[in-house]
Amino acid sequence: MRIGELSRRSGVSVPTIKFYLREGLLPPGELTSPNQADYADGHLRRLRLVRALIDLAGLPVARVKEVLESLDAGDEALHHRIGAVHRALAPPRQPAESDDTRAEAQVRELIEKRGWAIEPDAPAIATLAETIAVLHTLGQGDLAADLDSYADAVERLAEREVAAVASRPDTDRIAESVVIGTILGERLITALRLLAQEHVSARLLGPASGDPRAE
Amino acid sequence: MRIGELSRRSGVSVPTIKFYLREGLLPPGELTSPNQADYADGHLRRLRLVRALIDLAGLPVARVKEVLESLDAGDEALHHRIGAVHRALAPPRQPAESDDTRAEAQVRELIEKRGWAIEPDAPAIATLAETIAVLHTLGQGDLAADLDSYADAVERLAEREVAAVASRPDTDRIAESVVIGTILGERLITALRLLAQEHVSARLLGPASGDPRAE
DNA sequence: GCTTTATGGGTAGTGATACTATCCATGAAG
DNA sequence: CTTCATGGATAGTATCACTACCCATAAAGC
Repeated sequence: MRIGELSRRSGVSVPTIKFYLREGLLPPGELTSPNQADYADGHLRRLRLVRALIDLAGLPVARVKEVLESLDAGDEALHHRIGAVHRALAPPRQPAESDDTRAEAQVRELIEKRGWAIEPDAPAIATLAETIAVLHTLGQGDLAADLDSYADAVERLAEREVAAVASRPDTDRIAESVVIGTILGERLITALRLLAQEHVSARLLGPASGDPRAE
Repeated sequence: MRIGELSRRSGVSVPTIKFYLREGLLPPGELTSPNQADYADGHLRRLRLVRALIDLAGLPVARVKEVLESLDAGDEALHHRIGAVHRALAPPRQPAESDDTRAEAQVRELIEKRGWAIEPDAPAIATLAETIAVLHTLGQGDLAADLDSYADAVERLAEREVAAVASRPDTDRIAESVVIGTILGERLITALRLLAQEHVSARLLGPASGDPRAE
């Protein structure tokens, strides 16, 4: 397959594919002559992954590159690769603020209580602590009060997700599934959560069911 | 409070506050003379909300403005305001693709089966359908196979969240809590989910517990 | 009163990001 | 053997979120 077909099948324009090649988001095709290259199905799959990361996850190109590099570090043990993927997918952090210390203690307490085996420097710990701290700053600390019920919910989901991902035929596919599952799973959960919120709020707060403040 | 104090208390530079004022993200202060204005605590709260939306939710300034406008449309019924907030917070959509039709049917079936009362044009429906379609395109359709378990999880969370939010003293605060809860709740769930995934994957795939492919 | 600093309001400029356009020599297709 | 596509490179563009600078005036400190 040459670049034109790759473009047609992926829906990405030829100049943009060239741009991704230059940026290292896509490995070069196999040269069959000095100015002719051949692209395989793997290129198409990789290109679709790049678009998903950029369009759906909103990752900047530079972060996409990091994620892909973590995907291609094939020599490490599986759970290390998953950790690398998680680290690459973590949202950018600004330096911790004062409130974060309290919140971080709360997070570590939760991890301990649930018996979760987490590396102490997992980036999600800082993200979580920062989020809780900001909730308090915004006067919405009660929303973070029962982390436990959130943890219950995501632990059940994680069981299913990891089991599904572990059924992939090789570690490359597992790592790829972790990226896709993390990113698109988040979007899926977010959209479902909005729907559930709309349903529940229609029931509790809607006009037909006795909003204590309305009517 | 004048702009300098607002800047110090929020951590946002004076030029940036001026920029937000120009862009309409922040209502103008009350003029006490032709070139002197007074800002209240509400400005500070609003400014912190703006920063949370930009920094944590990654919303572009123009979308933040829409969200704030949906917040300030105070005359509508509560559940309409919540719907407006959800619409403003929905991720941008590209025109639907062919695969989306199948996925959208799956979503509507789920909604029907669970008896959710959702407006048929809720933006989360399209987001969800698109996400499922992309999962299939990327060869990870199995991750979206049991939407039901995801729906179980988020429905439980939504019950708690809506109940917490409904306890706010007035509808303005409720609408504000919906924004913050939607955005920061997502971040909180995402971070917790990563931690849970790390825990489960360490157990199922880690080196000490018999990864079927390693050792 | 008088100097220094801060303020409101405006316009113009900047740096980063993600492409897009154009060019060229060469190869493939009809 | 003409026309179009390709690989490779360099330069340009649109958008976004600020940031710098300017001015006349007001507030704060002496």
